[in-house]
Amino acid sequence: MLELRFIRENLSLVKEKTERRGITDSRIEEFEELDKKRREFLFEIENLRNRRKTVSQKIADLKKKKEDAEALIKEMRDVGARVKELEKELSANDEKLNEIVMGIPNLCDESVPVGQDESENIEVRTWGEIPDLGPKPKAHFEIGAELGILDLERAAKMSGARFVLLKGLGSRLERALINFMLDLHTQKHGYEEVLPPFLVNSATMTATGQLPKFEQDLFKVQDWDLYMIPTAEVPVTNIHSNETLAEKELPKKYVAYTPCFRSEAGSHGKDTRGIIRQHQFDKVELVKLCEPENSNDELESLLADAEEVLQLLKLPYRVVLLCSGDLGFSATKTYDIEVWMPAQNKYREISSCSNFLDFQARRGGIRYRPRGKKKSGLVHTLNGSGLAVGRTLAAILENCRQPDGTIKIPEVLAPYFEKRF
RNA sequence: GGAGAGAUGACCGAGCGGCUGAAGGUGCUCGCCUGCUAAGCGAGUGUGGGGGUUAUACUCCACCGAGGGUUCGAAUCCCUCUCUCUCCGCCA
Repeated sequence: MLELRFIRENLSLVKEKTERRGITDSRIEEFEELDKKRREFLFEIENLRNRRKTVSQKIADLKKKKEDAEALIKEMRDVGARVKELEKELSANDEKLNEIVMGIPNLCDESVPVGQDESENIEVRTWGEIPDLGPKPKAHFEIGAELGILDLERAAKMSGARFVLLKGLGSRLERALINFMLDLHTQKHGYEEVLPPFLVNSATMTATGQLPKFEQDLFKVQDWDLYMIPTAEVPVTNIHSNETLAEKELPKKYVAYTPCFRSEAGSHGKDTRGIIRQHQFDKVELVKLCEPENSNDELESLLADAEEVLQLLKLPYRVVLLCSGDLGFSATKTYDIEVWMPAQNKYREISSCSNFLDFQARRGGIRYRPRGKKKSGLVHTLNGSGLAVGRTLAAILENCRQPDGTIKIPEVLAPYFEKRF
């Protein structure tokens, strides 16, 4: 959410930047009208309340002196009624205003290229060698079926499309990847591991921006104010919601493994084969809360932390900078890491690293106290996948397949396959 | 699910319906002092919003878990909800 005052004072900028994202129905004109009305209501209400307060004081004094205060009390009765009326009108007005403000996306960073969709994203760099796997590399779902470690049919039987049953070494590999990623980020990159709830309430979803606009993307628990998390970003960013952190505590760096649940409404027909797009998938997520002046640098180091996972796994990838039209609602700037998928002969997203500035912090009330300053300020929040585990598994199956049909597991994973018992 | 207790500022913790945005303490910031990583003294220290200012200053309103209600007036009384704790039941 942007600050009300900021929107009011920068109407054309907000409008222009929103349009850069390809959003034309931001209802900025309506904002102006509702915001003006809001302040008129406030002015009148506050004046009346001020009068009520002073007169009530007078009534108290009169009563203390045992004098008659009936006339004043009668007058205040009317004032109170009028205030109540106006408050009702104000809150109706606020509701409409809020709906608009909550629907305005974050402003994109000046370094973000203007573009319509992912075709206009900019490649920042590539890493690794694309393996030579012959003319027609096998797809991960073929390989998985062949090895008996990936069973989509039985998952469909239980749950429907877009679910997978991992078996044997498949599930073992998934678990190894999760542990490898968590170990790397905690032990080498200094993140604190957390294991958050997988169901969260609507206030939490609102803070990070999934609600109110994107409810159709979420799975909701019937009759409860609970949603299944689409990413660990949601609970982890909210760990410190409505708290004021000390400056010396920053930056807060968290890493969390969670399953993620997405309805994938609107992506019918996309990635229908395999495990690239699932209703449930595992992800290791990196989340940072930091001081505003550092968030740009923190984004770069977050990206580097995520990239290192692929480097250690020796999987070829590239980094792209998302253009304005492809940028998520709450983000000001996003880098995607895309891993090479041989069967598709292209790079596919495996991580998304974003800076949200104070957009989420304002919604969630995440503050910090700057050293030597009286007023607390909003932190900046960032997050990125480190990495999407299912897609990593798919990438390993496709990239590391040997001519004899076996998979050569990346060396760094060896410790996770040791015999323990 | 049943019975009871509670929810106050960054934290702890007071608070007869009016003089409480809220005592006291801790922490933090600034200053002073002190021959030494401490102690002492003084001052300051919530959030949001409106008006005002180039920006300060200043000023007004709201907020004591959330939402309603009673009242001229609510942190204080009433109702509903949420959460926490204790006991019982159930349960991985």
